[in-house]
Amino acid sequence: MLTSGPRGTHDITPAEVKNWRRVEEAARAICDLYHYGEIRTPIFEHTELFLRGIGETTDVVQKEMYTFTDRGGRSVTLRPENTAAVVRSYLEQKLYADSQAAKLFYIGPMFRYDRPQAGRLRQFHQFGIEAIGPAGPSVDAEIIALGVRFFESLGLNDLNLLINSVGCPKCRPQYRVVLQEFLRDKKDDLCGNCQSRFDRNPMRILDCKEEKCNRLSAGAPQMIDCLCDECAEHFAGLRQYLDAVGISYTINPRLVRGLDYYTKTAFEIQYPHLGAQSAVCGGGRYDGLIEECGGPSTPGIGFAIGLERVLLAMEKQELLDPVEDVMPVWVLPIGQMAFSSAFSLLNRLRQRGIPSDMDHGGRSLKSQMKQANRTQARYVVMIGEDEARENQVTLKNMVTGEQTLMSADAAINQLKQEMNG
RNA sequence: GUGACUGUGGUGAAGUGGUUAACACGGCGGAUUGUGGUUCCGUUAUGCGUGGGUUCGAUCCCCAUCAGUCACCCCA
Repeated sequence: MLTSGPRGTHDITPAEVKNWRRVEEAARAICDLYHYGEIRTPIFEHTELFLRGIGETTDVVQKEMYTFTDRGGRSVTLRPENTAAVVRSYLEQKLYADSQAAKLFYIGPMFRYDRPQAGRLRQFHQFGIEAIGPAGPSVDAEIIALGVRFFESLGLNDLNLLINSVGCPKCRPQYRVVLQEFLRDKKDDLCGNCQSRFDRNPMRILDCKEEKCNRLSAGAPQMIDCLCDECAEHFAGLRQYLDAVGISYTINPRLVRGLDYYTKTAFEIQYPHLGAQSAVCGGGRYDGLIEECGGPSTPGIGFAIGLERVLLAMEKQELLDPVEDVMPVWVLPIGQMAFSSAFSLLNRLRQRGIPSDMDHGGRSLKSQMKQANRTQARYVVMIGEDEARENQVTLKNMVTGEQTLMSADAAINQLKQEMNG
């Protein structure tokens, strides 16, 4: 059957595209305001980039990537996220040469082979930003503020901002040991998943949703209490700057990110009415990533927002716009003889920049009127045989119902004026 | 990747192992000659996700497959 797309993909129809555009325009507007420039990178990259960037042990890399060998025998992967690719581009294009900080944003499709459900697709779309270069906590606050203000600009509320610090290569390994010590004698009682996490990534045990794991890890030492001086200072700075810009947050010591590159600041914005897929924005600092990708040691921070989930949240809050936004002028030929006159009038309207349309199916005047009415046309231009001969038209105002016979030129001018007014 | 539920026209849906698959909305056509939004009339699935099987016969039973939904997992 050719009547369904691959699993987990979705067609965005004209009616939906209107709302997508609104969201994308809001994203671009907020990025202009915060002085972030758009970057467009390829949809596929060398597989190696994601292995190194995201981390070979992460679920995303281990079981969710669309990886294939191209005809040249190279392994390439449809991007599952875009931070690694932006970093690669930053290095390849030497974007650091332009200024001290590369402040970038992107909007586009990402691919993860996952079991689809509401708010989780195999091809989905993210709006994300990255600030590469600056190290201080005020940038963290700026990034978070941009995200929060983005949601506000769409009219969304009820969002929760969670922040945490996941430490750095100086303090995290020590914390790991401390945590493992704490959990060692409880290990056998943890869920199977967490038992395998014990060695691989013990911090995720704190994030487990199993009740028994929660109980067992209840008194566990928190990363946030074991930060080195630098990380602790950074985290304190972040909180201070968030307070300064009036953004409220909750510190969640158990918040962990699933990608290996995160350091220090980690944050998430949740929309609680979305079921299990409630994270609508996730991000953090990645001070080791640029170096991992072969560049000079450079700090960076960013976030990604799932656009499908944003649209879902907007739908929940009835923020989606159902109305037709373009209201074309309709040109109605009456009878076969008038058709070509009508067709050239339509062309003239369009050349003057007036959105307009006509029926090509040879339908009756009545059904053409209905069609015009349905698209909420404010004006209709009728041309019958008599009008065509005299180079005249009947201009009808669909709101008031009044109509006047006038020259084609006069009608075009009036419509042009109406449009500007 | 695991578990569960679901799958009838453009939409919401009713329905039965056996002639023509309710109803509503929408779409299309019409209600005297060149006019919309109300009303009225007509029409609108040779088809019940797809492919097999059971049966004299299946949309309704069985299997597989595909897709969707929910939870897990993961994450945006």
